Amino acid sequence: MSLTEAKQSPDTRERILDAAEALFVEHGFEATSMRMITGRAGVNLASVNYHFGSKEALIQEVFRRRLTWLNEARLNALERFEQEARGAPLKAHQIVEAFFGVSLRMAADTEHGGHTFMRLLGRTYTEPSAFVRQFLADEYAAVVPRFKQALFRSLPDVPPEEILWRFHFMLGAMSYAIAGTDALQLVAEYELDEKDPEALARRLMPFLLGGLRAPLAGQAVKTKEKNPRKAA
Amino acid sequence: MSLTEAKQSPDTRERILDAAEALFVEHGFEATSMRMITGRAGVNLASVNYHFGSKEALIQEVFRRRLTWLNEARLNALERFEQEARGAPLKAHQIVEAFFGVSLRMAADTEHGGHTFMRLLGRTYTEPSAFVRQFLADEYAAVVPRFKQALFRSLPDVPPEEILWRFHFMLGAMSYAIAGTDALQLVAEYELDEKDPEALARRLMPFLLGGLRAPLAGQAVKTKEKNPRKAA
DNA sequence: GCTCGTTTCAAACAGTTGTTTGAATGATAC
DNA sequence: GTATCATTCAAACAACTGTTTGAAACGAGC
Repeated sequence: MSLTEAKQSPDTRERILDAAEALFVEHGFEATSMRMITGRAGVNLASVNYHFGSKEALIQEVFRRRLTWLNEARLNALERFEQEARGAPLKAHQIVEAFFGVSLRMAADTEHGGHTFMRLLGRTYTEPSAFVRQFLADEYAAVVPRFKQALFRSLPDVPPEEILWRFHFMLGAMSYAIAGTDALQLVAEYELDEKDPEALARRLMPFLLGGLRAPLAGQAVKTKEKNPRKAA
Repeated sequence: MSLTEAKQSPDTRERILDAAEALFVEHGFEATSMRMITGRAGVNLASVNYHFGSKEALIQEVFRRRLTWLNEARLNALERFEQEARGAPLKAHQIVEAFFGVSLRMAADTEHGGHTFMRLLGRTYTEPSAFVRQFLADEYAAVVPRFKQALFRSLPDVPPEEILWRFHFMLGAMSYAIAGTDALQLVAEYELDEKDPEALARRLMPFLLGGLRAPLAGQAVKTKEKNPRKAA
């Protein structure tokens, strides 16, 4: 009955995961070599393969250790709202809060690596590599249908596919806001004095809700001016 | 006076650029090797270094050949609206149309590679590598200030930094919508029968405008319930 | 014919990649 | 002490990376 079970190794596993997480954000998966990771973690090169098996498995574990918790938190928030509602459809802003609010709060945590991880996660939604996509799909399999359902009930007058697309757009706005590097120097002059991570949530949430509740497009018109006669 | 100037080489330059563009979208910069590119293009390995100098220079040229045109189109659209307005501030939807509408129209072009390129561009906004970020900043240097200015004039009651953040959010929603892989299988069941690229613009534009014009957050309140007494 | 500048080609370059190996080290149980 | 386990370590592995080289092939101009 060896009780050496919870602590398999002193902390080299965690040190590897932390180093890998930070380096993945900084350089991406491919550009981050095992030697960079082990060097930063201060462990031997072979220990990654010993503890995780392969680089691919390491990447998955970097996500798994935080994503599981995040998705549980999102589901808990949703269920709390549903209990309060006693069977009535939720308000749209509650659903948005349960999914994106929880995410933004994790992104605001700069102490325990939550911010680093959310930057990584946001970028990963556009990750081309197949195994990462598959892994994400599995991790979200229990979450996405629940939120879909809640949104359909909340907005019965909006076509379901329109709701899903807007959820998609919201996810993009958030991911980009967290992971984006402001490559265009758009808000460059402001984000310096806006290091407060809470500020992002205050700014983003109204935007998301405004987009979600925007009036449906009138099918045609509006962008139909093919030959723009110059008003001179 | 040799007139062999416009057509330096038959078409291997273009073939390399096309192959690189497609492979970068598929696998990313780092994961795409020169041998993959030259293999797909059907040219010799050394021809990339001969025509472009280095892989880094090739990446820049992949962007430059389309981004210059795109940004000119965006500026032209903006200037056309400004001429029509005769000095009056533009409508917000016109500015959004000039920037994002033009982009979405390029993304809708599946014939000449516009779609492929926009997917690549969207992903690149979150690209970590420094030289790509610097390159993007330079390419957009002439465009971003003009659109900033137009938005400030159009929405005089909204604080400038709020406008910029929302422009940032809009850029994220669009980039992700174009580049995103729907890793969460969110709209998976719908996007199959929605291959029509025009549909994306019809769905996205109202979302962007709804977000841009959303009411400002009331500074505090609303998300202030730290201890959620369960309504039982 | 020859020549000149451009482009293509196969081969090799040195360096890095992820992974494996087998011995060394450590700690625990008997 | 010895035996047994998990962990660490330096070294090496083959495969792949971007780049360079020098000769070959090409296409005009004369």
